[in-house]
Amino acid sequence: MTTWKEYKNNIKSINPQEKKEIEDIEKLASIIGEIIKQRHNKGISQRELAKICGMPQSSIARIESFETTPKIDTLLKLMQPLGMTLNISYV
Amino acid sequence: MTTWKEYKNNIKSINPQEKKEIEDIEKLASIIGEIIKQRHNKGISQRELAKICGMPQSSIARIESFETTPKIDTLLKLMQPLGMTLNISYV
DNA sequence: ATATATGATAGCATTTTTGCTATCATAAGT
DNA sequence: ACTTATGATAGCAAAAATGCTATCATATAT
Repeated sequence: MTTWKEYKNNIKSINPQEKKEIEDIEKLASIIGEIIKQRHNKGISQRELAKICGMPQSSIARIESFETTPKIDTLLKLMQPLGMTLNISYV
Repeated sequence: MTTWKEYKNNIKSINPQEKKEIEDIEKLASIIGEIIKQRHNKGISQRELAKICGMPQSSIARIESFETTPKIDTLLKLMQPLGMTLNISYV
Protein backbone atom coordinates (compact mmCIF):
# COMPACT_ATOMS: atom_id res chain seq x y z
CA MET A 1 0.00 0.00 0.00
CA THR A 2 1.22 3.50 -0.84
CA THR A 3 1.18 5.91 2.04
CA TRP A 4 0.49 9.59 1.63
CA LYS A 5 4.05 10.35 2.56
CA GLU A 6 5.36 8.07 -0.14
CA TYR A 7 2.91 9.53 -2.62
CA LYS A 8 3.99 13.09 -1.91
CA ASN A 9 7.62 12.08 -2.15
CA ASN A 10 6.91 10.60 -5.53
CA ILE A 11 5.20 13.78 -6.63
CA LYS A 12 8.12 15.88 -5.49
CA SER A 13 10.55 13.58 -7.26
CA ILE A 14 9.04 14.40 -10.62
CA ASN A 15 11.41 16.93 -12.12
CA PRO A 16 10.70 18.82 -15.34
CA GLN A 17 12.68 16.31 -17.36
CA GLU A 18 10.63 13.41 -16.04
CA LYS A 19 7.47 15.40 -16.61
CA LYS A 20 8.28 15.78 -20.30
CA GLU A 21 8.97 12.09 -20.61
CA ILE A 22 5.62 11.34 -19.05
CA GLU A 23 3.92 13.67 -21.50
CA ASP A 24 5.55 11.84 -24.38
CA ILE A 25 4.44 8.50 -23.03
CA GLU A 26 0.90 9.75 -22.59
CA LYS A 27 0.88 11.16 -26.09
CA LEU A 28 2.09 7.89 -27.51
CA ALA A 29 -0.48 6.00 -25.48
CA SER A 30 -3.26 8.21 -26.76
CA ILE A 31 -2.21 7.66 -30.36
CA ILE A 32 -1.98 3.90 -30.00
CA GLY A 33 -5.23 3.86 -28.05
CA GLU A 34 -6.98 5.73 -30.81
CA ILE A 35 -5.69 3.28 -33.39
CA ILE A 36 -7.11 0.39 -31.40
CA LYS A 37 -10.38 2.25 -30.98
CA GLN A 38 -10.72 3.02 -34.67
CA ARG A 39 -9.83 -0.51 -35.65
CA HIS A 40 -12.59 -1.78 -33.40
CA ASN A 41 -15.03 0.81 -34.71
CA LYS A 42 -14.43 -0.41 -38.23
CA GLY A 43 -14.69 -4.03 -37.15
CA ILE A 44 -11.27 -4.90 -38.49
CA SER A 45 -9.19 -7.63 -36.90
CA GLN A 46 -5.46 -7.39 -36.40
CA ARG A 47 -5.02 -10.00 -39.11
CA GLU A 48 -7.10 -8.02 -41.58
CA LEU A 49 -5.34 -4.76 -40.88
CA ALA A 50 -2.03 -6.56 -41.10
CA LYS A 51 -2.91 -7.87 -44.54
CA ILE A 52 -3.94 -4.40 -45.71
CA CYS A 53 -0.74 -2.85 -44.40
CA GLY A 54 1.42 -5.68 -45.64
CA MET A 55 2.81 -6.55 -42.26
CA PRO A 56 2.47 -9.53 -39.93
CA GLN A 57 -0.26 -9.64 -37.32
CA SER A 58 2.33 -10.12 -34.63
CA SER A 59 3.78 -6.70 -35.36
CA ILE A 60 0.44 -5.02 -34.82
CA ALA A 61 -0.16 -7.00 -31.66
CA ARG A 62 3.20 -5.93 -30.28
CA ILE A 63 2.48 -2.29 -30.98
CA GLU A 64 -1.06 -2.33 -29.63
CA SER A 65 0.11 -4.03 -26.45
CA PHE A 66 2.90 -1.46 -26.00
CA GLU A 67 5.50 -4.14 -26.23
CA THR A 68 7.40 -2.12 -28.83
CA THR A 69 7.58 1.55 -29.77
CA PRO A 70 6.93 1.81 -33.49
CA LYS A 71 8.81 3.89 -35.98
CA ILE A 72 6.92 6.85 -37.34
CA ASP A 73 6.50 5.31 -40.79
CA THR A 74 5.10 2.12 -39.31
CA LEU A 75 2.62 4.17 -37.34
CA LEU A 76 1.46 6.07 -40.41
CA LYS A 77 1.16 2.84 -42.35
CA LEU A 78 -1.17 1.54 -39.67
CA MET A 79 -3.24 4.70 -39.47
CA GLN A 80 -3.75 5.13 -43.20
CA PRO A 81 -6.35 2.36 -43.68
CA LEU A 82 -8.18 3.54 -40.59
CA GLY A 83 -8.71 6.98 -42.05
CA MET A 84 -6.34 8.57 -39.59
CA THR A 85 -3.25 10.68 -39.89
CA LEU A 86 -0.94 12.79 -37.73
CA ASN A 87 -0.77 16.55 -37.64
CA ILE A 88 1.56 18.97 -35.96
CA SER A 89 0.24 21.38 -33.39
CA TYR A 90 1.94 24.02 -31.30
CA VAL A 91 1.55 24.37 -27.59
CA MET B 1 14.87 14.51 -70.21
CA THR B 2 11.48 13.02 -69.41
CA THR B 3 9.15 12.74 -72.34
CA TRP B 4 5.41 13.13 -72.03
CA LYS B 5 4.97 9.48 -72.85
CA GLU B 6 7.30 8.45 -70.05
CA TYR B 7 5.60 10.84 -67.68
CA LYS B 8 2.16 9.47 -68.41
CA ASN B 9 3.44 5.93 -68.04
CA ASN B 10 4.81 6.86 -64.65
CA ILE B 11 1.48 8.35 -63.65
CA LYS B 12 -0.36 5.23 -64.71
CA SER B 13 2.07 3.03 -62.85
CA ILE B 14 1.13 4.57 -59.52
CA ASN B 15 -1.32 2.14 -58.00
CA PRO B 16 -3.33 2.87 -54.84
CA GLN B 17 -0.80 1.06 -52.69
CA GLU B 18 2.06 3.17 -53.99
CA LYS B 19 -0.07 6.26 -53.59
CA LYS B 20 -0.53 5.55 -49.89
CA GLU B 21 3.16 5.01 -49.42
CA ILE B 22 3.86 8.33 -51.09
CA GLU B 23 1.39 10.02 -48.79
CA ASP B 24 3.17 8.55 -45.79
CA ILE B 25 6.52 9.74 -47.05
CA GLU B 26 5.17 13.21 -47.68
CA LYS B 27 3.63 13.31 -44.23
CA LEU B 28 6.88 12.27 -42.64
CA ALA B 29 8.76 14.83 -44.70
CA SER B 30 6.39 17.58 -43.62
CA ILE B 31 6.85 16.68 -39.96
CA ILE B 32 10.62 16.58 -40.17
CA GLY B 33 10.62 19.74 -42.23
CA GLU B 34 8.58 21.54 -39.62
CA ILE B 35 10.96 20.43 -36.91
CA ILE B 36 13.88 21.89 -38.83
CA LYS B 37 11.92 25.07 -39.46
CA GLN B 38 11.00 25.54 -35.82
CA ARG B 39 14.50 24.82 -34.67
CA HIS B 40 15.76 27.54 -36.98
CA ASN B 41 13.03 29.92 -35.88
CA LYS B 42 14.14 29.51 -32.29
CA GLY B 43 17.77 29.87 -33.24
CA ILE B 44 18.72 26.54 -31.72
CA SER B 45 21.59 24.51 -33.11
CA GLN B 46 21.51 20.75 -33.46
CA ARG B 47 24.03 20.53 -30.63
CA GLU B 48 21.87 22.63 -28.34
CA LEU B 49 18.71 20.71 -29.10
CA ALA B 50 20.62 17.49 -28.66
CA LYS B 51 21.76 18.56 -25.21
CA ILE B 52 18.21 19.49 -24.22
CA CYS B 53 16.85 16.19 -25.46
CA GLY B 54 19.69 14.19 -24.00
CA MET B 55 20.75 12.69 -27.30
CA PRO B 56 23.81 13.05 -29.52
CA GLN B 57 23.93 15.68 -32.23
CA SER B 58 24.61 13.01 -34.79
CA SER B 59 21.21 11.45 -34.14
CA ILE B 60 19.43 14.71 -34.88
CA ALA B 61 21.52 15.26 -37.98
CA ARG B 62 20.64 11.81 -39.25
CA ILE B 63 16.94 12.40 -38.74
CA GLU B 64 16.89 15.89 -40.23
CA SER B 65 18.77 14.68 -43.30
CA PHE B 66 16.31 11.78 -43.73
CA GLU B 67 19.08 9.29 -43.28
CA THR B 68 17.04 7.41 -40.70
CA THR B 69 13.34 7.10 -39.90
CA PRO B 70 12.91 7.89 -36.22
CA LYS B 71 10.80 6.03 -33.72
CA ILE B 72 7.71 7.88 -32.58
CA ASP B 73 9.11 8.49 -29.11
CA THR B 74 12.31 9.95 -30.52
CA LEU B 75 10.24 12.26 -32.66
CA LEU B 76 8.18 13.47 -29.71
CA LYS B 77 11.32 13.96 -27.66
CA LEU B 78 12.63 16.25 -30.38
CA MET B 79 9.41 18.18 -30.79
CA GLN B 80 8.81 18.80 -27.09
CA PRO B 81 11.46 21.54 -26.61
CA LEU B 82 10.34 23.19 -29.82
CA GLY B 83 6.82 23.66 -28.52
CA MET B 84 5.42 21.13 -30.93
CA THR B 85 3.42 17.97 -30.60
CA LEU B 86 1.48 15.51 -32.73
CA ASN B 87 -2.26 15.19 -32.97
CA ILE B 88 -4.53 12.71 -34.64
CA SER B 89 -6.87 13.82 -37.35
CA TYR B 90 -9.38 11.95 -39.48
CA VAL B 91 -9.60 12.18 -43.23
C1' DA C 1 45.29 34.38 -39.98
C1' DT C 2 42.91 32.45 -36.12
C1' DA C 3 39.25 30.84 -33.49
C1' DT C 4 34.57 29.39 -33.11
C1' DA C 5 30.13 27.44 -34.41
C1' DT C 6 27.56 24.53 -37.29
C1' DG C 7 25.82 20.61 -39.85
C1' DA C 8 27.26 16.43 -42.09
C1' DT C 9 29.48 12.20 -41.80
C1' DA C 10 32.04 7.95 -40.33
C1' DG C 11 32.91 3.72 -37.57
C1' DC C 12 31.59 0.82 -34.21
C1' DA C 13 28.81 -1.41 -30.52
C1' DT C 14 24.39 -1.77 -28.60
C1' DT C 15 19.61 -1.72 -28.55
C1' DT C 16 15.37 -2.14 -30.77
C1' DT C 17 12.09 -2.92 -34.29
C1' DT C 18 10.43 -5.75 -37.78
C1' DG C 19 9.47 -9.90 -40.48
C1' DC C 20 8.42 -14.60 -40.42
C1' DT C 21 6.33 -18.65 -38.61
C1' DA C 22 4.04 -21.06 -35.39
C1' DT C 23 1.46 -21.87 -31.31
C1' DC C 24 -1.71 -21.03 -27.46
C1' DA C 25 -5.93 -19.72 -24.85
C1' DT C 26 -10.24 -17.95 -25.30
C1' DA C 27 -14.61 -16.85 -27.18
C1' DA C 28 -18.24 -17.42 -30.35
C1' DG C 29 -20.86 -19.70 -33.52
C1' DT C 30 -22.58 -24.19 -35.63
C1' DA D 1 -18.01 -31.66 -29.54
C1' DC D 2 -16.12 -29.17 -33.36
C1' DT D 3 -14.69 -25.47 -36.08
C1' DT D 4 -13.42 -20.77 -36.63
C1' DA D 5 -11.79 -16.23 -35.43
C1' DT D 6 -9.14 -13.46 -32.48
C1' DG D 7 -5.42 -11.48 -29.84
C1' DA D 8 -1.28 -12.64 -27.37
C1' DT D 9 3.05 -14.67 -27.37
C1' DA D 10 7.47 -17.10 -28.50
C1' DG D 11 11.84 -17.89 -31.04
C1' DC D 12 14.81 -16.58 -34.33
C1' DA D 13 17.13 -13.86 -38.06
C1' DA D 14 17.49 -9.60 -40.39
C1' DA D 15 17.17 -4.82 -40.63
C1' DA D 16 17.33 -0.48 -38.63
C1' DA D 17 17.78 3.15 -35.05
C1' DT D 18 20.45 4.92 -31.46
C1' DG D 19 24.46 6.18 -28.58
C1' DC D 20 29.10 7.43 -28.52
C1' DT D 21 33.14 9.63 -30.25
C1' DA D 22 35.57 11.90 -33.50
C1' DT D 23 36.42 14.33 -37.65
C1' DC D 24 35.60 17.27 -41.71
C1' DA D 25 34.22 21.29 -44.54
C1' DT D 26 32.22 25.51 -44.37
C1' DA D 27 30.90 29.84 -42.75
C1' DT D 28 31.28 33.56 -39.58
C1' DA D 29 33.37 36.58 -36.50
C1' DT D 30 37.40 38.72 -34.25
